[in-house]
Amino acid sequence: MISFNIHARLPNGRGRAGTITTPHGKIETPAFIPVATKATIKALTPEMLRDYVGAHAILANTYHLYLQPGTNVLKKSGGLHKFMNWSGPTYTDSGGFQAFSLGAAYGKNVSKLAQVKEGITIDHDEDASIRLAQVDDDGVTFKSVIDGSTHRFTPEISIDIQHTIGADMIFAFDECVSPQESYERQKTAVERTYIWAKRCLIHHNKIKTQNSNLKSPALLGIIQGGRHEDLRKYSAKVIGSMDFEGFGIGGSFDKDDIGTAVGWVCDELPEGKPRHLLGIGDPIDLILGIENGIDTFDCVAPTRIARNGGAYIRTGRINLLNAQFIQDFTPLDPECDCYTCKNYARAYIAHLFRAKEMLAATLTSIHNLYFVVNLVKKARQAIIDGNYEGFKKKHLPK
RNA sequence: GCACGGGUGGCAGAGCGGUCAAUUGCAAUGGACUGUAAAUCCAUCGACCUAUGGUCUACGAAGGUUCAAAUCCUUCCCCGUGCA
Repeated sequence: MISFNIHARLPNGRGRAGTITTPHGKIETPAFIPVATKATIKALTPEMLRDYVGAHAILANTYHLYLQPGTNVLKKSGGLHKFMNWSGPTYTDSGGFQAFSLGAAYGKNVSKLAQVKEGITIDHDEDASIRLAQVDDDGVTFKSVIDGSTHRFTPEISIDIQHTIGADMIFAFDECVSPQESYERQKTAVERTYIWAKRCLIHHNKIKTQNSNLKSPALLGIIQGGRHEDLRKYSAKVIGSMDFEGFGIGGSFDKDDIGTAVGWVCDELPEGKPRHLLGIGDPIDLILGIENGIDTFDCVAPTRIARNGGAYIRTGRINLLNAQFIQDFTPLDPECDCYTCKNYARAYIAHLFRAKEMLAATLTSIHNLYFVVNLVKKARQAIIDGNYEGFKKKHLPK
């Protein structure tokens, strides 16, 4: 069970500031939710996440935790919170995204973000057998990324596993397809996601009835539809009318137009339930999402980019492995007051990266997460203060 | 002093007559990364140019053999090991 209250809105009627209340505390929205796929924010302890980053909540992944350590361990541990020593709110993603990342996107350089100019054609590979995920109308057959063993996910199985993992908010099992797929294929994914959403909801309610004494997670439905306005609106309308406690917006986008697509969806969704934009976290995309009605975001980009030497700065991003930082004794971002920026210089972190020291990933992850978490917090405050345009003018990258 | 072994691009280390401006790894330089297959991946890495091609300089040094040499021969200079 969660509840959601809206405190303030942008003049455009879409953006809002609110609070999600969960059994493990509140999330002040808009909020950026760091990703802990395998029940850990890579390179950080939960204390760092709470005290240095100031994150409200984390998001873990059903597919990965099911494979390792397995639901049995999660169950015996007392659930995700106890297992990973994170006392704040949690989400689990359903595993639906892995149907894409391990399926059509596997072994290719395909992102779910498309540049519209680069012709939208997909090469349906002759040899689909190399994929680690195959989707059909009933579910997804995965090969384990760990040992290659075969596993089957259906909407019901995903919901079962997510109940066992025990996050506060869980997502319906959906199908995410490549932005390069045809309109027809996108449409199939929308229909499949709709049918699966119904199955998820039925199964979720069945479990709730059986375990009425236990606190149950909140189930969030997922909207698909890719870059297509009619599909997005249709998906939002049908999913939005169902008895979910909140919604996730998934699927692929046109990089140049995320805000527009998000707006199509949010206009169709019920006002009083939180909306989560799945897997989006570039600073500029966060701003576009917020003003188009998004309440929460998750994204691996801040931590992954950090581990690979990239640090966000107000004007964009720097690559600490560039030669120019070897003797740069200024903070990562001179305007940032995170733990890393208060205590360490670019030259030191550049040295750590070149020396392949683990602390490089830790310090840079703290900074990048702080950067996006606080960007969104500032947006929230600006919405409340009625000064959003001023915020945007100051913080829009480039 | 004698006998072996060896000196290859920033480093390590392949190549042992033509397909070698030279395998590979590391380092270096730049790029990518959006619900984590990811502390990963990609590109470049002798110089110059009228650049999907061409010219020049290069494999310790200097000569030589050959149509052709990093690759064979001679001398020299270094390094390692063994014997005096």
